[in-house]
Formats: sequence, C-alpha cells, structure tokens
Amino acid sequence: MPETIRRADRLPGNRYGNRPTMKDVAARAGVGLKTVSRVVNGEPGVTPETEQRVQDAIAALGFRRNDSARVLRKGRTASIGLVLEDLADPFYGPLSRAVEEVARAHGALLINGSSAEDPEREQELVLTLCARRVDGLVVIPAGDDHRYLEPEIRAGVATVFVDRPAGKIDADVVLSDNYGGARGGVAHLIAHGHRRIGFIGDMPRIHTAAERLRGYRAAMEDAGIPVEDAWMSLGVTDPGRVRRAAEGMLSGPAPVTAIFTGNNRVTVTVVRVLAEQSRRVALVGFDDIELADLLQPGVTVVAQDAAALGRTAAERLFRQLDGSLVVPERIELPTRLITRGSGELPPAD
Amino acid sequence: MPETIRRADRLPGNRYGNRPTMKDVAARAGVGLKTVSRVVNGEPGVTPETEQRVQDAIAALGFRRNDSARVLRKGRTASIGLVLEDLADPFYGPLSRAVEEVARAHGALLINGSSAEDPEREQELVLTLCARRVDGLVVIPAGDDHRYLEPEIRAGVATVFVDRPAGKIDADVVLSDNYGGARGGVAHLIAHGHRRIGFIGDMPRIHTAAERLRGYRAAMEDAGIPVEDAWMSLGVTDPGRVRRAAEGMLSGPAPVTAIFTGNNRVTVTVVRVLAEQSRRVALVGFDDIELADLLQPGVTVVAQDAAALGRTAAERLFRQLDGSLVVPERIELPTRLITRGSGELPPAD
DNA sequence: CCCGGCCATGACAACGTTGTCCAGGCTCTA
DNA sequence: TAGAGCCTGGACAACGTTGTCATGGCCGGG
Repeated sequence: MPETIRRADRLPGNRYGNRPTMKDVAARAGVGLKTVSRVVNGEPGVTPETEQRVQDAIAALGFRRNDSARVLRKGRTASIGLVLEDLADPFYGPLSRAVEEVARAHGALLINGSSAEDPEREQELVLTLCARRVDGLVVIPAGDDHRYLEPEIRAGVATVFVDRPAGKIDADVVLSDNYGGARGGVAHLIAHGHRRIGFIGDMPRIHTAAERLRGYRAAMEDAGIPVEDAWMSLGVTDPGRVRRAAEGMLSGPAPVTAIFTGNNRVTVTVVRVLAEQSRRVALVGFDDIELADLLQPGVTVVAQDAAALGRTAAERLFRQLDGSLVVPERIELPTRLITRGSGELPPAD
Repeated sequence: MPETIRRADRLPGNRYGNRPTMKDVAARAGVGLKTVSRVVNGEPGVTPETEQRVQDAIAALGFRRNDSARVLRKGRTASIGLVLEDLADPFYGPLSRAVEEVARAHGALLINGSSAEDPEREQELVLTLCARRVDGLVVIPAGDDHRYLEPEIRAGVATVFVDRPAGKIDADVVLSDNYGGARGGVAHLIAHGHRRIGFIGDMPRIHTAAERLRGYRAAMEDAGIPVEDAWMSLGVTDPGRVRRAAEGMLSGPAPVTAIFTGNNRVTVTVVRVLAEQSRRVALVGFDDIELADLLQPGVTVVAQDAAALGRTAAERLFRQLDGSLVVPERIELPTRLITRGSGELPPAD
C-alpha cells in the first residue's frame, strides 16, 4: 500500500482545495489560456508539438477541467433531474436506472431526488433542480398542481412526467395503462367465477390509484356485479392497515373470494395475510413482485414495465431538448397480465 | 386546464431560454445588483421597503437564482456523488435512499451513477463527478485500483468507500462483516448436521465475494471438513450459469446437502432450482430478499443492512467535509442471521 | 454646529471557463 | 520577391453570482 493520504495533508489555498486551473496549465506549458482550452476540448488548430507540451503540463499538475465554470459559460449543464417517490421502492430502482442509461447515452448525468410522496417536498426538489439549471426534469409527481413549473418550462427546462400526469399544466406524460390493466386483472378474476371481489388500493388522489379503482369498477360493472362498500379499501398502504382491511373483507357472512391489490406494497402484505387463511382466496396484484413465481400459489399480477416507463420518458426528454418535440403528448404503455396461480383459484364459498 | 404552454412559445434569447438574472431584477426594482443578491440570500442590511421592491421584481420576472454561477463563485457545490453498481438492484435502492436522506439533511443534492461493475466506467463516472466539483463521493467500487483518486482527495474531495474497500489507496470505508456473516451462516448449516455444503458466489476479485468465500472456508475448517472443489462455484451470477452450477453440485455420487449462496441474485436463482428438486436441500443466502419469509420453506439469510451502510458512509462523508475527520478508518457493520426454515433443514442423504 | 461613526447601498473584481476576434508567421503562387 | 491566404496562438470579454470596499446620508454627541 502506498503512502497514506491524510486529509490533513491537503494544502490550504483556494476553495477547491488547491486545484490548478487552465491558467496554471498555460503558465507551465508556456502557452496561452485559450490554447489549453483547445487541447482540453479537442478543438483543432493546435500543432502536435504544442499539444504535447500542454498535455504534459496537465498531467504534471493533475489538472481537471472545472465543469461548473464550463456550465456557466455554455449554458447547458448536461445533467437532468429525476424526482420520484422513493428510490428504495423496487419499482423505482429499475425506472431510475433506465433514465440514467438514456442520460448517459446523451452524455448527461442524473440527479435523483425522493419526494417521499410529499407535494411540498416535490416542489422544493424540483425548484432546487431548476436552480441548478438541469437541462431537463423527469418527474413522478406527488402533488396535483404543477403550475409552479410553468415559468421553468417556458424558460426552457424540458419536462416529462412519468407514472402519473401533471396537475393543472399541459406537459408530456408517460403512463402505464392503469385503467386497462386493472380492468383486465379484475375481469380475469371474474372469468374464474368470482363475484365478491375486494379492492385494496392507495388514496384516490393519487392518479394511478384512482385509475386502477376505475378499472376495478368498470370490470365489475361489465359483469353486472354491484360493488359493495365493504369490498373496497382506499388510501391504505401501510402493512398494519392493509392487514386489517384484508381481514375485514375476509370475515363476515359474505366474505370476498378474491382480492385485487392496487400496488406492490399492498400485494406483499395481502400475500402474507392470505397465507394465514385456511380458505383459499384468489389474488391478482398490480405491479410485479420478485419471487412471485416461487410462492404457493404463484402470484398472478398485472405487470407494468418500470424500465420502459423510464426509458420512454427520458427519450422524450432528450427529444424535447433536441427541439424535435413541440406539442405535449400523453403516452400510455400497455400492462401485461402474468398468470401464476393465485388469480386462477376458483371461488371457495 | 389553463392555456397550454407550447415549447414553441419559449422566447429565444440567451442560452437558458430567457431567464432573468439578478441584473434584470435590479434594473426593474431600481436598485443595485448587490442589493438583489442580499435579498435573495437573506443577508442583513436591506430596509424592509427596499426588500419589498426587490421581492416584487423577483416575483414579476419569475427570477430564480442560478446556482451554477453561485457554485463557481463559492466553491462548494452542495452536491455529492454516489457511484454504485446498479441502481436497479434491490440492495442498492435503500442504500442510495439513505445516502440521499443524509445529503438532504446537509442541504446537498445527490448525483447517482451506475458503474455496471465495470472498473473503467467507474473511473469515468468518478472523474466526471470530480469535474463537476461534487463536494464528496460515496463509492461502491467496481475496480481494485483507485490511485486515480489521489489527486482528487488531495484537492479536497471527501471520499468514502462502501461495501468494498478502496484499492491501493488509504480511504474511509464502510463494510458489512462479510467474512463473519458468511462464516456464521455456514456454521449454522454445519450445526444442523450438514457436511457437504456448496458455495456459489461472485468473482473473488470482488472483495465481498472473496470475504464471503473466506468465511465459508473458515467455517468448514473450524468443523474439520475438507472442502472439495466440486462444491465451489466462483464468478458465477447470471441465472443460467448459477442454475448449471447448482445442478452440478446436486448431482453425482456425493451431492451437497446444503448450499450457501453469496449474494441476493444467486440466492433467488438457487431458490428456483431447489424448488424443482425432489430432495430437500438446505439453503442459507447472503443478503436478505423480499418475500423470503413467504416461500416454502422460508429462506434463511445472512442479512446486511443496506440503509445503515449508506447512512454511515454519508455521515462520515459530511464529517470529513466538516473537517472533524482526518484519518481514514475502516468501519465494519454486523450482519444478522435470519432463520426462516431453509437453513434449518436436516441433511437428506 | 461640526465631526465621527454607523447604516444602507452600489461599483467593481473575481470565480474558471469558452467564444470572438485579431496578430503574426508561414507557405504558395504569380 | 511580393501579396494573398491559411494556420497557430493569444488577448479579451462574457457567463451570473458573491466578496470587498467605497460612498453618501443620517444620527448623536461634544
């Protein structure tokens, strides 16, 4: 192991520690400032000999271009922001990664922020990113009013919403077909003979939750089944309350024989509850979950492609930046029903 | 819905679209540039009356401070970089989120980058982040030589390595007790009567993989069990090859009766393979996996706390930036054996 | 009433880079 | 050999902000 670098060894000096600038490099190489800039940026008009002198000076001083200054001068930061709910949620990891890959392909960095489903925090994050002059924003909105973004968009910040539409402004948005997916999932249960079907989902103020609820209602209506209030539980995602909600639906004189769950977190908890039941209860969940195929029975889900959402959104973002997109659009990606057993159980009443 | 903002409506003008600067605000408010700066930054020395005029101008113009320029002037970017392997991996999501929370508490933003386990890409990312003048770096290294970071560290970039130590430089590092955890997990299998125990892990050039392998060997040696080459599969993580490796160990005249898996991805695949076997094979995996408790049998794991790794690392980073840390340290966080059934199966031979 | 000192404010330089423009030296051709 | 044109290289301003310092007005005390 080489000699330890103690932080105490750091030279005092300017604020960046003691970083050489192009000026320093120029002095050392005995050339002008602009010549260094040319070499660093691979611009033409420098003889190989001069270039070599500059390269040597760069290496000797350990120079690295200060992109902060570059950004200030050029106006493009080559970075984009992604505001999502919670990076720790397995749904958002792949989405974020997909956005990062597209950004990378365009030479941009990705700044991540978690809103924790708090509209105020979302706004704070978005505006902070705008102050950093990110070139664009991919937003999974927590709030339902994004008029605060109008001046930013007008000022040239490319913006794409994902997973849920923007509120009160007209902007690009990339969604999954939540309505159709939920409708299909519930219809699947109905096709397997169920009539008393429960729904456990998030607060309907969240667009995805509302759409999935709408899909549930539509499927029930298609089949001519009147929905009872006792079958629906809205605004419930934390494990304890989901558990109580599920147990409630499963008790009483006419318990549900199947449950449709509105997102991955709910599904996981309901799987736990159902595992404790003596009766076999059918289940279809929105969002795929890892290992769903290994459970007994396998969990039938309506899967959305998180990576595709992220990729599509990021690609649109860069097309906005190209100037090749002008009018905001709404893009809906299909969902996919994956049958694994739990959704094909017959009613046990 | 309000009037559509078409991107075509954006005024041309300067590079940021057409953003007002402090100069514009000053002109409109009829005050000096510096007074605007004072108001924006809440500095004292401005009469309430003047301040109001400035605030009005700010609101009227939709001014937002350009943090790029601020950064250039102040020298601190209030952003840190996190370089990890793959944000889509469920292990890194919570880690990243934990780092973000700490950064947020210190008023900093987080820039994420995935190295895809490629040392070159890691270096490229790290150096790009340094060029952006991030204040600090949290790195989950892919490579094993980080001497390229020496000039940066010396120049004042706070640096903490996580999950795996830095190569060939002396730097802060926060690790899980991979050796101890693996040793304990394998000892657990031995305590339940196993002697022919397989190990499937990643390439030993990856520190965590090497340490876990070392733990496996140590536990076996403690029990006086000579390890056979056929029981070990190293450098294998993609599902197809893991499957073949597992099937190989489970066939032949003296198949293993238990398997220790070196990370979450391997564990998942091996669970799939074992589910197809008629014989019951014990399993202990490194890293917890979601729903592990719902499988039949539940999967016994050696769990590490990804969020704690991230949090600890980020806190050290900011303590470096405080100046309250000087000498690099190595911090090891304990792992936890979670018994759920699969690790307690008796040998079936 | 005058002067010292304080307070609000603004002019100016600087941060490190890139774009513009100009100068000087070279080559090539007539 | 002179002039045109090209190629290399450098001086300078500008990006939008903040730190430093100067200025001018006002107040209070002697």
